[in-house]
Amino acid sequence: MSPDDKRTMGLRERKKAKTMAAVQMHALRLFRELGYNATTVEQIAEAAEISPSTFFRYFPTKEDVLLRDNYDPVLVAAFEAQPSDLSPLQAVRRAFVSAIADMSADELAMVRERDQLIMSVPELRAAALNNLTQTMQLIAELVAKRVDRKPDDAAVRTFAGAVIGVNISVMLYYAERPDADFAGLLDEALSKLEAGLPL
Amino acid sequence: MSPDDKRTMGLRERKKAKTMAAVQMHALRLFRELGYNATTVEQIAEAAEISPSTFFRYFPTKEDVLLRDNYDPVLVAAFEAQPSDLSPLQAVRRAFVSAIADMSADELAMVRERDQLIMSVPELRAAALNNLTQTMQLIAELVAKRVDRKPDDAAVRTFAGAVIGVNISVMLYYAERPDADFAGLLDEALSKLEAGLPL
DNA sequence: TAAAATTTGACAGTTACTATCAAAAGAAAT
DNA sequence: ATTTCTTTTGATAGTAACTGTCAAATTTTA
Repeated sequence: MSPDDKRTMGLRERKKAKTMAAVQMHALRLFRELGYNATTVEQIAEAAEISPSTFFRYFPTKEDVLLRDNYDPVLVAAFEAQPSDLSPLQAVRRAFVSAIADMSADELAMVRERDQLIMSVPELRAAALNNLTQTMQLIAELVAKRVDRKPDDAAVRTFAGAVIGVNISVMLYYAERPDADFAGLLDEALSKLEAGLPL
Repeated sequence: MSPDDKRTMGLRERKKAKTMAAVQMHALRLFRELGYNATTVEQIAEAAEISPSTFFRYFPTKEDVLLRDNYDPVLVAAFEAQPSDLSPLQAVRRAFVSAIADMSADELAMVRERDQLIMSVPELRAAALNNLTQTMQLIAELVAKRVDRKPDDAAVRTFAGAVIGVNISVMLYYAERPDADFAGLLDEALSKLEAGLPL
């Protein structure tokens, strides 16, 4: 997100990071003002003062400018920080919740706005769900390591699928209640999964 | 799929059903022969002897020609046919399995080919996952009715999310092992969910 | 058979995205 | 500081998915 250390990056890389952030910022603003579909890549490029060609060098698709994020490493860190006496499900649950708890209010507001926009625009929602399959794979790998199994073990895969499915259901619900507490909803949902999906 | 009863439909509707089936058939064939992205709508239209404009009247997007199906009513019927002494999860599990068991060998082969194609093409996969959110909602409604709760009840939503998530994980796995038995994989996965996701 | 309603195809246009290539900018070497 | 090398950028041209419009063709109804 931020142009990081000025020492470890050359001018070139710093400029790239700045451009990328600027493009994302203007894109989000335009999406908010005009709507996602009504905003053209050309408009975003003009606002960010780059050419359309350059836009597609930074983001392979228009969707990407909104969907690209770096929460995976955050999730990994949070998961691996969980004490080993927790069950895998407890560990996942606390990892999600603590990762969210560590966010600033600004960041959280951003997440909310993004989630609402993504879930309300079919193309964005589809692409976001597709990305979640990667997160599913990631969870499978993390859990596999923790319980010393293979990521393609049936139990591990099923576990990851259930967790991501619950996540999806929470995201969909949350997107329509702007006032709800995301971490709370997710925690509640995962606790129900832990309890064996009581009905 | 089939042009149904000739009595209950006028000539117009029968023709439409036939055209639609023809378009889907040619599309699937071309996708198989040339690949999804390398096949243009124009080619599909030409093969099915309609104009491109007409193609888009039948299918709002190119993805739709492959993704549109009518399994929802099948699932509903299968679910509602389950004895009421089963737990919701058992009922869902048996509903899925019996719906698949009722398919002909041809139909099953079709499902397999479709699944492989869909899961291997990002755009298709994304759209398919997006469609699954509707199935998730459907499951929530079915289960809600069964246990006499609201579809937006937290426990119900979480249940539906987990079921769909498990489904997704099975579809992804299945797409890469053409020889596996879909019903078997799904049954195994849902049984693990029933058993509380043991690891 | 005539009139009304629906479906179709032709056409023109928009926009996301790709490929290519020369110019501009930054990094490295002298 | 100047030159050389490498990377980034923008201009241009093109493809293909989709949208809107309208007149012609087809089916239904009277």
